[in-house]
Amino acid sequence: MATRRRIKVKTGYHHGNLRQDLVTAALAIINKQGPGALTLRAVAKRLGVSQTAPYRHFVGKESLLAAVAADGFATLLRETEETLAATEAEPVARYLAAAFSYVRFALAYPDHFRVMYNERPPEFSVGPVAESGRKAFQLFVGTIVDCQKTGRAAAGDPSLTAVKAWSYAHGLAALHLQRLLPRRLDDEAVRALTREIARFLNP
Amino acid sequence: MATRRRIKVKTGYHHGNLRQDLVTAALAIINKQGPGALTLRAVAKRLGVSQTAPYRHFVGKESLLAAVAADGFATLLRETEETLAATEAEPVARYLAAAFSYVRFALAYPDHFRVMYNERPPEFSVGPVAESGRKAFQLFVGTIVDCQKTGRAAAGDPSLTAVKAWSYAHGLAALHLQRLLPRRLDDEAVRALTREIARFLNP
DNA sequence: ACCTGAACACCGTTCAAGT
DNA sequence: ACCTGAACACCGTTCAAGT
Repeated sequence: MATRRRIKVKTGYHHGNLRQDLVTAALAIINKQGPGALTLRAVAKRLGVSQTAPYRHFVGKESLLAAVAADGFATLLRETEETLAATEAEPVARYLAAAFSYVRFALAYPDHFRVMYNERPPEFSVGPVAESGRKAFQLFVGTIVDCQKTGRAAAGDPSLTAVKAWSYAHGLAALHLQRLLPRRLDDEAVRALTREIARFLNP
Repeated sequence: MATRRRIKVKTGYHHGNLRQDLVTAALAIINKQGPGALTLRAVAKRLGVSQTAPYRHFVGKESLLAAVAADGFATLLRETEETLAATEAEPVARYLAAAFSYVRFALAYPDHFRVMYNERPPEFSVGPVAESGRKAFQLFVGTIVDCQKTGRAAAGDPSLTAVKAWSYAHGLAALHLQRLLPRRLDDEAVRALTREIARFLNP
């Protein structure tokens, strides 16, 4: 989080911040050569570092992927916060803005999104990896509570409404990313589909 | 599709229907040891067959996974057809029944579902692998058309309504399967959430 | 036709050794 | 502390050879 000032740029070894570079290089490989090409050795080679260097920063390949996922969840949380900070006070607008953030994140960071949600070990869902994701979810629940307070949403468990809206947004993003939706949807179509999420505020 | 009668049960070699056994064994390994343990060699060993035997039936590992996915889509289509055949004529009930079939399939065949949708090469989405899936989608669109004809659904592009409902059902199933939903949901809760899908019939 | 063993290039991971 | 090369067990895939 804190942008640590790098005092020693070169240590006499190869890197000053190998850990973050490994995450970035992993994403670059996934993006350019597909997830199947992601090997620890390829990541190391891309950084001009020996094949065992990554083990100084990660316990193994799965641990590197967990870092990629955590990076994604942190970005999702940050963008949701920024979007909410820039949105007017009207609760329904804030609820929609938070939902838009989720879909926009998925489309803007498809590689992160896939690592976060596709075929990952269960630890991803429970452990600290998705901690930022849970915070973003709570932010979303908060907008629903505000809608209820001002009578813009029906009473009831707000987190249940959040689950419904999240399911819709997640399914839309996931299917779109996998090119499974019948027609190719342009940005406006995705925006229109996302707007449907307002349905869940009222029964 | 046609249940071919097996004339020669044993060929003097090891198997009579190795192809289907390979698909079944792959699913068993994914189920018992996780997707990371799925190797062609492990599949072969489980069937008491040499490590190169699978190449007589599949061009490679990816091809075996494609067969698993195709098997899943075929099951999804079959169960959707059977459900619709067993459902009354009222269009909204049929629309809901088709949506239920999708979620029920995901929960009943989680390993199939993951292979079908998680981190698979793009060919899965476009090629013949998902052909049965597209047919199931068309069945679903048909129930929406029937709702429109009888005034139970608003006019408009029925496949757009289908995309919305599918997104919701898919997101719900995917998040639930990954244990990402806040509370553990029992069957009744999932059923209640799935029922929300009726929302998409009317604007 | 269908199956086999040996071989190749590659991978994740470990470990003793370097600075 | 951080990095390295060599080594181990394993994997996908190829190929010449068996019946």
